[in-house]
Amino acid sequence: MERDQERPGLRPIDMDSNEPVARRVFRELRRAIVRMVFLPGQALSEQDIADQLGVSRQPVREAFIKLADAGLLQIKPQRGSFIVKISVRQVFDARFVREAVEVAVVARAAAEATAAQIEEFRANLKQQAHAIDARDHGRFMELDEAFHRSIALSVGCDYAWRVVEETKAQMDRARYLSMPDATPLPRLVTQHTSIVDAIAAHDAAAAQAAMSLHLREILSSLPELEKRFPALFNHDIPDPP
Amino acid sequence: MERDQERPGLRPIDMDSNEPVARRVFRELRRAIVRMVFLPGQALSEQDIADQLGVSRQPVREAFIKLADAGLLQIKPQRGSFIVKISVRQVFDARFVREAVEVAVVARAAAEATAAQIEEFRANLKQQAHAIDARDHGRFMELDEAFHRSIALSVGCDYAWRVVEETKAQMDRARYLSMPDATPLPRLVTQHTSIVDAIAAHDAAAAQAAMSLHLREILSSLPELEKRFPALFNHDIPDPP
DNA sequence: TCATGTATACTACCATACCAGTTAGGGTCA
DNA sequence: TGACCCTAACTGGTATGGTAGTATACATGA
Repeated sequence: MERDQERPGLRPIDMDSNEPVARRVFRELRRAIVRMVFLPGQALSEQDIADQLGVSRQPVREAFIKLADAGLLQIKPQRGSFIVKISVRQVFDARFVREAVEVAVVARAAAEATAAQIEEFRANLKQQAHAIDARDHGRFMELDEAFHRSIALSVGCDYAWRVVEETKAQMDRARYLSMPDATPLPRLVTQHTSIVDAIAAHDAAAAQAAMSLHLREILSSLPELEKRFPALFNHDIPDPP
Repeated sequence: MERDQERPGLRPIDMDSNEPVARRVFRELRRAIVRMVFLPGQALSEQDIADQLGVSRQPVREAFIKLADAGLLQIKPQRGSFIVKISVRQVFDARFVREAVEVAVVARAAAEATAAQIEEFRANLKQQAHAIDARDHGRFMELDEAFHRSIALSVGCDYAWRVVEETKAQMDRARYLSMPDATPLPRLVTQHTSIVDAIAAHDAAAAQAAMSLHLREILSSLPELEKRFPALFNHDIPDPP
C-alpha cells in the first residue's frame, strides 16, 4: 500500500501548467493547514516542503510569506516557521470582521437580489439538506461556503467576499476540528433558510439579524474545543513583533 | 542642490537594522504608491527598484508580490509590473468594506469606551483643528488616520483595523490626488466630533450613523477627480485572469 | 550532579545565475 | 512602400549558493 494514500500529506505539484508554482504551493499548503493536515504548533521547513513537492525552495518561501500574511504561519527569522496555534481571541476577531462585512452584504442583497438569484440560493439550500442526509460533512462545508459566497457575488461584492475568505480561514480550522461530532447541521440549514427568506421578502433588517445570529452561533462550540484540544490552542498573549 | 531633495523618489534602504529588508522595501514602495510618487499606469521593474534601493532583486520581488496582494500593483509575468490605475469601482468596493467594519467597531466603542479613551479622542480632534489652521494637509491626514485607528484599538479591534488599513490604501490614493484643493477639512473635523460625541453619550446607533455618513462623504469628489485625471483612472472592466 | 562553554546542524534571509516568455526595432524581401 | 521575420534586450519565474543567527547536543569543568 502507498503510504500517501493513507495519510494525505502533500502531493507533488502538478507539472506542465501555466500557473506559477508559488501560487499552487500556497494553495496546497493553505488547504492542508485549514484541513488540519498540519497541526497547530508544528514546524514547517522550506527545504522539507520543497523536497516533498518536488520544487525549489524559492516558490515555497513565497508561499510561506503569504501564509504568514494570512495569519496561518509564523515565521521566526533564523529559527523556523510554525503553524500558528488556534487563538480564541484571533478567531473571535475574525468572526467580528466577518459579521460586520456579511451583515452589510446581506442588507444590500435584500435590497437588490433578483428572483433568479434567490432561486439559486434556494437550490443550494436543497443541496445542503441532501449532503446532510448523506452524512457528507465535507460536501456540506463546501456548500456552506458556496452559499455565503453566492450571496456576496450576487450583489457585486467581490472584494468584500475576498475579505471574508481571509477571515474564514481562521474560523474553518476550528470547524474542521469539530467536524466528526459535528455541530447540528440541520440548525445551520434552518438559519440559512431564514436568511434567504428575509432576502426574498426584501426585509433588510431581518436579513441582517438572521445573518448576525447565524455567524455568532457557528463558533459556539469553540470554548469546548479549546478544552478538548488544549495543545492546538494558543492560550497566552502573542509575543510582540 | 541634491535632486533627491526636490523629487522625493526612493531613498536607499537604511542598513544595519534587524528588520528584514523585504519588509522595509514593501513599506517604502507602498508609501510611494499611496502618495502618488509612482503614478497609476507607470511601469515598475524589479531590477530598477533594486538598483535604486541598493539591494538585490529578491527582497524587491517579495515586496512586489505583497503589493500585488494589496491591489496596488499588477504583475504581468514576462511582461512587467505596473501601478494599478485607480478604479472607481474598486475604491467604492473598498469603501463599502471599510464602512461595514468601522461602523461595527464604533458601535462597540460606544458601548465600551472609557472616559480616558474619549479624552484621547478629543485631544486628537484639537490637533486636527491646529493642523488645519497651519494649512498642514499632510499632518491632517496622519491625524485622521490616527483618529480612526485609536477608536479601533481602544476596543481591542486590532485585526479589524488591519483590514481597514488595506481598504484605506485604495481610498487614500484618491485623497492625495485631491489634496491641494482639499476637500473641506473643517467639515471632516465636525464629523469626527459627532462621532466622538455619540461615543461619549454611549449612543451606539448615533455613532454608527455618524461614522457611516462620514465615510460616505470622504469620496464625494471622486467622480470629479476621474474627470480631471482620466489618465490615472481605469474606466473599463478589468481583463479576466 | 549541575552549570557552562563549544561544536554542529539546523533555520530563514539575501544575492546571484539561469530560464522562458514577451516585446520592440531593424533589416529583408516581395 | 509595405508586410514579414528575425534578433536582441528586456520582463518576471525559478533554482542555487552563501551568510548570519539560533537551538541543541555534548563535552568539560567545578
